[in-house]
Amino acid sequence: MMTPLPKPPEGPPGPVAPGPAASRRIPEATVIRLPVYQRILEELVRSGTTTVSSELLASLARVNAAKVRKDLSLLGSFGTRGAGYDAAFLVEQIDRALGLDRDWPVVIVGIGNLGRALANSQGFSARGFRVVALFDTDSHVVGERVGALAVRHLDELADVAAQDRPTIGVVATPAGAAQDVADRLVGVGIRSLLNFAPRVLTVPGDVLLRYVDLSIELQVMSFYQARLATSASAPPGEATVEEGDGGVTDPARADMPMIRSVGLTSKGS
Amino acid sequence: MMTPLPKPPEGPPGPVAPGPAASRRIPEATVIRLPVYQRILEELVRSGTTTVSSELLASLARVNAAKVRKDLSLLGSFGTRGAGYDAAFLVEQIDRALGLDRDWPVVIVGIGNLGRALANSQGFSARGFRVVALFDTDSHVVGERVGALAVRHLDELADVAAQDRPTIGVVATPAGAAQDVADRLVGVGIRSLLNFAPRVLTVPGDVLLRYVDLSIELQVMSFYQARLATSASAPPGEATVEEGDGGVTDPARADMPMIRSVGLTSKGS
DNA sequence: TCGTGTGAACCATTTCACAGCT
DNA sequence: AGCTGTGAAATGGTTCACACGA
Repeated sequence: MMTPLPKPPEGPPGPVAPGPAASRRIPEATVIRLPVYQRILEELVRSGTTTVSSELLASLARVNAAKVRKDLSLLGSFGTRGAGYDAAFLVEQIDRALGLDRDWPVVIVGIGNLGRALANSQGFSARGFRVVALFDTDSHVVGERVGALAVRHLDELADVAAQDRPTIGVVATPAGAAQDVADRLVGVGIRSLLNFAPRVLTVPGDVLLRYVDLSIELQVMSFYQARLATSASAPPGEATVEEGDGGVTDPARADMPMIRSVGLTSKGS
Repeated sequence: MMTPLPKPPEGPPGPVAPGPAASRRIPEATVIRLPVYQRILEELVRSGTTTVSSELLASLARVNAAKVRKDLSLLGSFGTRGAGYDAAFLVEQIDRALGLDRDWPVVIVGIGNLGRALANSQGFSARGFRVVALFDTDSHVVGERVGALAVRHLDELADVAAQDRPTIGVVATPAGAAQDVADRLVGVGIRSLLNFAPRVLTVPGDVLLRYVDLSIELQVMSFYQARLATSASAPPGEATVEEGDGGVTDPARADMPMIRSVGLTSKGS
């Protein structure tokens, strides 16, 4: 794996032209995979790779190579036939497609362990996202420094909203506080909420709401593990594993279904 | 919402019979939604609800009611025509389907903020899962108590493996340590890994590997937010919103596509 | 009458297979 | 010769619509 790669092709136009991209309709399934490709590409770039083939990217992402090509071709024709894709350029293009070439000020409410983890996480402070404020209501926490920011009291939310115009609010509070926090965030004009609290929230119809459940993957894992355990002793019917052709040639064969996680978006009350 | 409901129907057989369930083939998409229903049902049960209709459950999960019925019917015929489903009973059945009626000992490696959050999280210590050990290599952290457990040094992994036979290993370390930790976990016989570290891992073919990326949802949110922002000023072509029929009657209409997150399962090297 | 359970129609996504560029 | 980009076929998932049972 990670073979020496050929020459990096000369990319399209100049820098990030405001141009033609961001146009085609990108299917949901693709949108979900783009961040996955992103992460892999970033790692490849960091490790010095300049050119990637759909085959390599696919095997690292554990998907079919044709899928990778189709996904990427939705963003434009960025590959070089016969050679592959320029990794760094691809990262840039995916950034654009995901809207990560803009600035999304984020506030995080609930600075417990999870809130801190999020505040310090790569993904939350990297390209596109900028954590502008951390809030809590616990007086033991308010005032504390986390990374470069001091935790503020949630009552200051309105000030921050007026100042920094955050577009995304992250709810990382205990379940009991989540709805109230969501109401406050919506109250100051934030129209995108990412909820980590284990609670179903109600928001106005024009608010984009997404949930992240840290244990869903664990539960999905339990499901497949249970199937394996069961089918191990009882062959009748064969449960999960598909008709493996035995050949290890194609790394993208369907071993165990590939699972997304989490979910339910919301818009209504 | 949440109207007074009729009488709870008398459930099937006795207690959790080893019986007939766990048989039908459950599609991946359904497996992902089951934990979502679970959480909602648990909340409903806690708030005193005894019976739920597919309609109510669907609107809380923001999916189509037919989908809920189809999903649930895959587990068996648990509903009562004309009445709905017994909420508590459903929770039990979904538990069974997900394999949460068994015991899955879990170890968490990397007791930073994320590891602590996971160790303390509902989902990780509730039904099915049992965190049996926390590991780190930082001498400042080793020995510290987190919840009911003391953090142990990763070198003690083999002892714990022999003693508690953990089936799931959670990697919550920094990216740089992730591969080594994964190797160690696999080395002591753990065949299911849940990786929170931002790093693509390589494991033997018979190991079930799943990734959770806390920022994927954020990125997906960025995508839709960007589309909204763009299409707000430029009507040509209309970007994301489907042909809304205007009627607010059906709560499950497709406003903004519903997104899962995260991803890529793995099995190979 | 109401709400489940489910065949059948519909729609989205995946995969194949190959033409076309480098 | 190699690898992308993409129609077309195959698959899988969703939604409809209605028969059936409580």
